[in-house]
Amino acid sequence: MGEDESGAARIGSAPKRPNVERLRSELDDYMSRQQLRSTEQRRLIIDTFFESQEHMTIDDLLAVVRRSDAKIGYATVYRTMKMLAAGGIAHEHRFGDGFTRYELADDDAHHDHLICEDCGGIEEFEEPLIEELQERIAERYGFTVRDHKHELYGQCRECRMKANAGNNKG
Amino acid sequence: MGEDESGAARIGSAPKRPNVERLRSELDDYMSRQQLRSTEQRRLIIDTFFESQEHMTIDDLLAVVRRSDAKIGYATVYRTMKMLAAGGIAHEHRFGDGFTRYELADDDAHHDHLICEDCGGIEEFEEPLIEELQERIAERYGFTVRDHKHELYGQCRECRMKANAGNNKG
DNA sequence: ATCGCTGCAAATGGTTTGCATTATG
DNA sequence: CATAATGCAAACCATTTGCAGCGAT
Repeated sequence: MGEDESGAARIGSAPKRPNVERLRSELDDYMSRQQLRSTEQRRLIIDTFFESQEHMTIDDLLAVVRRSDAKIGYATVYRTMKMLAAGGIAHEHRFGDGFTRYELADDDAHHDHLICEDCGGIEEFEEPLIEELQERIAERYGFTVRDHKHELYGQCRECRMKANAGNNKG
Repeated sequence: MGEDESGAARIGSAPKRPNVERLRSELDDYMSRQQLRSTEQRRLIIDTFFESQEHMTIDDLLAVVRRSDAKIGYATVYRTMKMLAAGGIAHEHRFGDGFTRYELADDDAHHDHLICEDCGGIEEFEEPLIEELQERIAERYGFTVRDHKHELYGQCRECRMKANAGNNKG
């Protein structure tokens, strides 16, 4: 699978693009159901989030958003992202660097993460067989899985190559 | 759902007890190598940790430790556990409830975790096949795995039974 | 006698919250 | 208009750190 690297030296190609339109309408439903208001700030933050590459931190989002509206506050971004998480539109991740990161909730194509400890890059992977084994283990324990977290921490291809190049030229 | 499982060896078996003696001597080595001093407080904290059931928080440890020495401070427990982690004697876990938990570093028998969101209970599981698949995925991405995290969040058997009992008698 | 360790209190830092103000439905 | 949302600053809270005195080597 996915031998296609396209040479692009960046990490972060998703297995599939989430169904943005579906998520948009789920969000609309959620907001009207909960009587949440659509403000200029929220629209801006949400659009930014939907258009951005995945795994944005609050600071990432705030930086982008402030290019359009310089006086948006931290709290508004925090609250908006919490709202998206509560509505099932975004997933929160804590990858261990102290920041909460957000990604679109792509329920149809669940994926897990490879986190490079050198460059901070995040790649995604899918492995249905693991999910299946996981489910079997849970059953064995009488455990009902509601959510799971599977993360591999280490060194990505580029960082390894960089490290090797450095060693060789020494 | 059934709980009977034929097949597949001992997926659900409880992991073996870490080799405490080996860890003790590794710790001794580490401390003398790093010229770390063996104080009364450290001895108490370390003994408590080695004897305790796994996944203790700082507060858990402090509570126990203070029964023997009421004036031990938070900072000392934090620092001692950091030392154990740095020396490879303990592993730190962040299961999402805001507290760091510690367990003995049992390198021979790696295990992952089932976390009950209702009662906070933590069970352990081993599944070598998952580890293997994981490694294959990493290879596919040119990724070098240094560490990983595999956690299932949900409801444990007891909590499910409790919940069902409650529903039935209503 | 060094120099690491302890305990306290103060600092850190990402996140949350109280409140007066603004703006949506 | 009622009331939800904003922005600021203060509060939170687990964890870390500075420092003066203590104690291990």
